[in-house]
Amino acid sequence: MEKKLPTIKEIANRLNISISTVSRALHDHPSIGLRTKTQVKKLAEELNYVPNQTAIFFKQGKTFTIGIVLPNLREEYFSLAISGIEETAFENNYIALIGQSHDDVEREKKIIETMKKHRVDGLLVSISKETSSLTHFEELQQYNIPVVYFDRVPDAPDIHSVWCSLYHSSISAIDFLAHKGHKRIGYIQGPDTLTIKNERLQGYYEGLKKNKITVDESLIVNSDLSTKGTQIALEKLISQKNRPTAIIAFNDYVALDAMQHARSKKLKINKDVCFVSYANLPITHYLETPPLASVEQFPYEQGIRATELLLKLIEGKSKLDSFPFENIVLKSDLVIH
Amino acid sequence: MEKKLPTIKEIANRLNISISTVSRALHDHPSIGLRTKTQVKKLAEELNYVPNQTAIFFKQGKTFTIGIVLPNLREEYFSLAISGIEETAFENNYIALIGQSHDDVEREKKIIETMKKHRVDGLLVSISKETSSLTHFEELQQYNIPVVYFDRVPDAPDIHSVWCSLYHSSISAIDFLAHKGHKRIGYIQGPDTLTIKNERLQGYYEGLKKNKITVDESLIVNSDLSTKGTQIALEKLISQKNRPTAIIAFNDYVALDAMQHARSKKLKINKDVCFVSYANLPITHYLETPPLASVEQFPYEQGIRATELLLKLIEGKSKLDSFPFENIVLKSDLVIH
DNA sequence: TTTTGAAGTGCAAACGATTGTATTTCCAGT
DNA sequence: ACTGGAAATACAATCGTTTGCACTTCAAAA
Repeated sequence: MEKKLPTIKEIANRLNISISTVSRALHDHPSIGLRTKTQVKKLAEELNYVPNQTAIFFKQGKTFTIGIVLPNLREEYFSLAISGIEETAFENNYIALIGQSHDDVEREKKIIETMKKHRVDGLLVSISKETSSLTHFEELQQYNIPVVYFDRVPDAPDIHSVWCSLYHSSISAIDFLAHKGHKRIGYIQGPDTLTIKNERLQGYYEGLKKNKITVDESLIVNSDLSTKGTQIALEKLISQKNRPTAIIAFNDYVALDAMQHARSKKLKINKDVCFVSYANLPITHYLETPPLASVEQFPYEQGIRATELLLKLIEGKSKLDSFPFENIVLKSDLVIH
Repeated sequence: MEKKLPTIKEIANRLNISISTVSRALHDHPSIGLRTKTQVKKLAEELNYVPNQTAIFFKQGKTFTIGIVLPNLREEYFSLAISGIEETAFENNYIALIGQSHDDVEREKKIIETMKKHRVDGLLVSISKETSSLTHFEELQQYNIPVVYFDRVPDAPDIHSVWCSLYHSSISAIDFLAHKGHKRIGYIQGPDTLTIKNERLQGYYEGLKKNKITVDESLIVNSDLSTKGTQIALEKLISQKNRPTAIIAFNDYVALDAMQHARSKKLKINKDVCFVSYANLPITHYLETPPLASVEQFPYEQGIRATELLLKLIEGKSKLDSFPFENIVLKSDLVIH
């Protein structure tokens, strides 16, 4: 049953020439005679010969594989990013391995371990909510595996990263709402570990200041991003005597959960209470009453840029001086719906 | 710069013992003395030794890698499937390579070629819209790479597959609508190549028959699944003098596009015209007026089952008699919203 | 005829690990 | 003290390919 696959050796035997000649013939090495070359190629074709890449990977110490580690494949946001990664990788003859951390550090570590075993040439990482230490990533240096963080980028020096800055769009969001006359603007935050550099909040403060609205800390609430958590957060906002007329949500999912809950509390969306959120996912376009605006974070483009950077690092690996740390920051964009 | 990674040989040299002893020590081979074993393990730990999997893959002719080929990572439906695949694979110490065909056969072929080169142990495939011939998949047999098709399964004999049957749910959908008093029920179909076995349509006919509703072919229209295509399809339905009071859509995306377009035509969703669709994607739960019902196709479970089947085939590869072709058919479920 | 050098091939090592088959060690039984 | 044999370790082949170097041809130049 187990038929053996044709090898270079088989070709050599059949033609009564040496293995090295076959190898060189297949690679169009100049020192091979035309006759031999055509003979070899013909037989290779006939036998349906395909070089054993695992042997080549092994010998060359390169696998043309990059690993993607991210929290979750189900979130549209990440799907878009992966899509960009896969496409860019594939165009450059690399292929992508995937692993979901499910926001669990232990799992993240196991995935890294597996990727290391598989000798990926490089790694693209969006860290889990729980990741506080980067040691499991730093160990990769020892294996000469470059890492580029994207989107959920750790707040650390000496890393390569690609992410989307939210500061200015956050201000724009407040501008947008303020121009519509809103004075009480609530903000539903995400978990602390994710609020890297906390640009959303900083933009929120700055935006209020710019529009001469005094900050009311009771309008800033937290959600753990679960539906339940968001409902509780929303509750805190709308139960106030002087409740906010507009709410900025950590992301579209939070906005959706919040809106649904607000509806169930008999509030008219975008009338009694307006929403603005982050991510600008395609799904929101299908809503009857979508958030008034959403901050586009370009996950697809982030995926592409991150992959391009990673490939650059990989191809330059052998260079004596390593590349300087590169941090690509994309500008986000407030999209009015 | 390029520091060399520790190998088994390095350990052997340092301890002045042979390579094979080191290898066996690390594998807890019984014939290795306790002293040597602990010594070896200690040094391995110290040196941060990690076996070079590429060497092992090569030697063993096995990569513990499975390939996933599907049209598109961005569709939530496929994200869910991949999620199930990745999890199941990872639990079994396999890792997943991904490739998107973008519904283009040429690209599909290139991906297969690349996966073949990478010597994946097996392949999970959801075919592209355009795929009519399976030759590029059949060639994989020569390389002993089993293929399991999932979700978008080709209509061919002698394949392994996992998919979700829609026939009975389609009847249920009509039952559901008929009980609500609907007599004129439209149906927006997908492209022909995708309507494998065309269970949706067969169920539609059967459901109508069962509920003693006469078929009106003008109520059956086609969409190429694009927003535009769906709008045109919907137009054909609602422009009729005696327009349908309910519409069954090929999938949730089609339903969403159709609903949005219907709204723009001043039709009240689920009042003037009701919708029922397929897929039951999480996004529909966030709609103010979701389709009245949607057929759950369990993509996540399909991913799991397909992976389990594939792993069974992989592990049984060496067996002399190959496994009989297995076709796992899951039952879909009409979920009322 | 001998020399020379390019063109064409072959040999063998290397990549890192596994594994069947020696070979050594060393203690117990005689 | 000698031997049998188990326990522990070493040797070497192997997986498929690439590649530096050595070797053979053979025709043209001397």
